[in-house]
Amino acid sequence: MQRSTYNTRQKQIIYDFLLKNKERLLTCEEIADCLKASGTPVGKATLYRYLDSLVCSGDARKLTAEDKKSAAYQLLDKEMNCSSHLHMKCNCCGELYHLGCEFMHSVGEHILNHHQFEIDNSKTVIYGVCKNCSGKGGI
Amino acid sequence: MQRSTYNTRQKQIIYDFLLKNKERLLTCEEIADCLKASGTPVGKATLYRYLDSLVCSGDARKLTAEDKKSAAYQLLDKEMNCSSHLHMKCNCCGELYHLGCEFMHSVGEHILNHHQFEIDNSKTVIYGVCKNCSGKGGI
DNA sequence: ATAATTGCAAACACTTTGCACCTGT
DNA sequence: ACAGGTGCAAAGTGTTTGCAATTAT
Repeated sequence: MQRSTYNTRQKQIIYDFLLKNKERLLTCEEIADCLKASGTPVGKATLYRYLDSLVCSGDARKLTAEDKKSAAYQLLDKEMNCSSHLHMKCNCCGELYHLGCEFMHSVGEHILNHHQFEIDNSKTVIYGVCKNCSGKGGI
Repeated sequence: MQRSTYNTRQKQIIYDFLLKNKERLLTCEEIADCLKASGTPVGKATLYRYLDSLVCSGDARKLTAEDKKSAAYQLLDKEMNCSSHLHMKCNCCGELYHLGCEFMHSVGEHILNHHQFEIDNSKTVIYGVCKNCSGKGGI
């Protein structure tokens, strides 16, 4: 479940919470608040450290939150329904990325409502350059 | 050139610098440092305020920098050539549609900011069924 | 003249870090 | 026993804001 060496109460608490909310993007603040409200508070430092380790091991991803300031974390779901979302393919390394987030679902709705065009997710691939190949560093 | 009321030396300096580097994503730090090095320093507060006003007026965009922490700004190129937007092709009649609306531009930004993927508009085609072929009509 | 703008410094918000104490193995 | 983890509080970093002085109109 975790890649860290020791299995602690705090890690379990955090991981369980992320799993229970795997479809949501959660900021540290939100997680900390919810855990405190649940009677199982975890220190912010621990939270940041463990979340980063999850991102590092590839078990979670780190995106920017709605407020555009803070980071939002989310467990990575290994099993996905690929016909329900678009995909992006890197011109450079060939890696295929799944675009399953909330916002991208609204894109399909926008195109349907405003352009009267019904996207075929299975045939469409967005091409470009991914984080790893653009030299921008990354997760 | 600017939407603000007064035309000041500082705004001119900043705008000129952005224009000279319109293909780059620049952080406030970088801009401030370069301007200082050029002997035309501008205060950070002024920089942030003016950049935000440019973003607000639609003359520039604000993305996340490589360090994933700071904001990076870039002037928006007004000329609407086809490499600046996505296209949709109908599976049925083969018609090609241009997706040049505001919302779709924000999609590119979303994908860049949240998925760290830079879309190649010239290679990407969204497939699906258009209004004429699906008989759905609309706006 | 006067309303907008500037720039410093202080305030903010999110994140990281140092360190003494605690916990899992 | 002891390497790894926790959590507080302090430090860091990028951005915003209050305000007096300055500038454009």
